[in-house]
Amino acid sequence: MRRRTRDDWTAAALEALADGGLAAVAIEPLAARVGATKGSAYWHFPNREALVTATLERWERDHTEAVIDMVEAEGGDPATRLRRLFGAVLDPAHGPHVELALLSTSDDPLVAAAVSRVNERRIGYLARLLGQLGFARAQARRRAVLAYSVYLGQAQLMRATPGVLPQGKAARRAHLDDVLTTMLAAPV
Amino acid sequence: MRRRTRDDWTAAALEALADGGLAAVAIEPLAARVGATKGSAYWHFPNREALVTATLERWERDHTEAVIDMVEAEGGDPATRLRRLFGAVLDPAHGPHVELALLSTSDDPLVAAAVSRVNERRIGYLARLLGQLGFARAQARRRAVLAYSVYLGQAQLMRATPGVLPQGKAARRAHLDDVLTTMLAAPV
DNA sequence: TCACCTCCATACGGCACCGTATGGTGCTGT
DNA sequence: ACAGCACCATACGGTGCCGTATGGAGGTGA
Repeated sequence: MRRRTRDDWTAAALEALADGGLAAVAIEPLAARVGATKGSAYWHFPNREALVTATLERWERDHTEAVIDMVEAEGGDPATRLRRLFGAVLDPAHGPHVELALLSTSDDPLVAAAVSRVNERRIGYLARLLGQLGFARAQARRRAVLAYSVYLGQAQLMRATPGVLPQGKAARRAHLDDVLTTMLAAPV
Repeated sequence: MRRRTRDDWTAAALEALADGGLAAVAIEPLAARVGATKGSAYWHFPNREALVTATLERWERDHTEAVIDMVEAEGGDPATRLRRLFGAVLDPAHGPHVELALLSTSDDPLVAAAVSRVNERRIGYLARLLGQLGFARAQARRRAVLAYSVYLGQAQLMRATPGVLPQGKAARRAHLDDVLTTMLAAPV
């Protein structure tokens, strides 16, 4: 790979973001990572902020719309989709969670905006699924927030203290079952 | 305040940690914050790492044991305690959540260790409460992980996108009711 | 083949933070 | 009142990252 493209840089930035936080999206370390020098980076991007912005846009595309599209594409009734969704995103193989690195750095205005858009999008999608399952409008919204909170919290635990989460295949399945039946429990 | 004590520094560090992440726990900015110079900091602590360690220890004391003690002290049956616990920690006034700043930086070994201890402690306490409510051992543990995930996720949302959470007093109460009945729903 | 444009390496100045060295100030005991 | 110590300010060198300037290498069209 003699020459780098813009996407090469955002790809490397996403990796760095996942396991080093926003601070790790730094031109000079990234340059070393991709086997180039700053000269290349400052050719494709005017400054660090532009690289961060482009990386966040890429994350929004790849990690939100892609997942929703996948769940929708395979069809099935809403309950099946919900199970597939949670089965996918709660899976340890779901990879290093970029959102964790971001939600923490949400004091940064660029990050805050991107995170807000993604959160709204996901919760809205969950609320829609729950509405199709018979929950009233306000109730569906509450459960969507709750379900999304479960996802976020679980993601944090997966990274920080994986030991507290169920380990074996059977245990994970029992856990997923419990999560779903809990989230779908009838209201008061 | 002419002279500073060790606790003055960890207090300032906790504040900085809450709204700037671990990176904000930096000697020189903190010195400006407390109205002193680096000289003072490096007298009380051999280096930055020692300050970070002391700050994390203080956080473990103040933000874990204190909350559990408060919940236990006021008595009541397990269900009441659980409600009081969630009512407290899900309250927006619960303050800037240090854990969010930490869970993100959990690649740092010091932080990872502290966070793991706190997570285990809290989940263990939740599992105990749930056990007293009649859940079988494994089931109680699953629900404890789930409940703690809800807390973590909710805390993230509160910071990142407060708009998605219920706003009014009544709405917040309805949300809390729903969270509790959901978490306590009978298993399959 | 030669001019040109794209992409990049190298070298530089600047800033923020770390950690050290050293001297100074005010309290404390005697 | 003076010695000694606890506490702190000041000044310095070192490091990692940002952003700029500039020249050079390799492909492309006439």
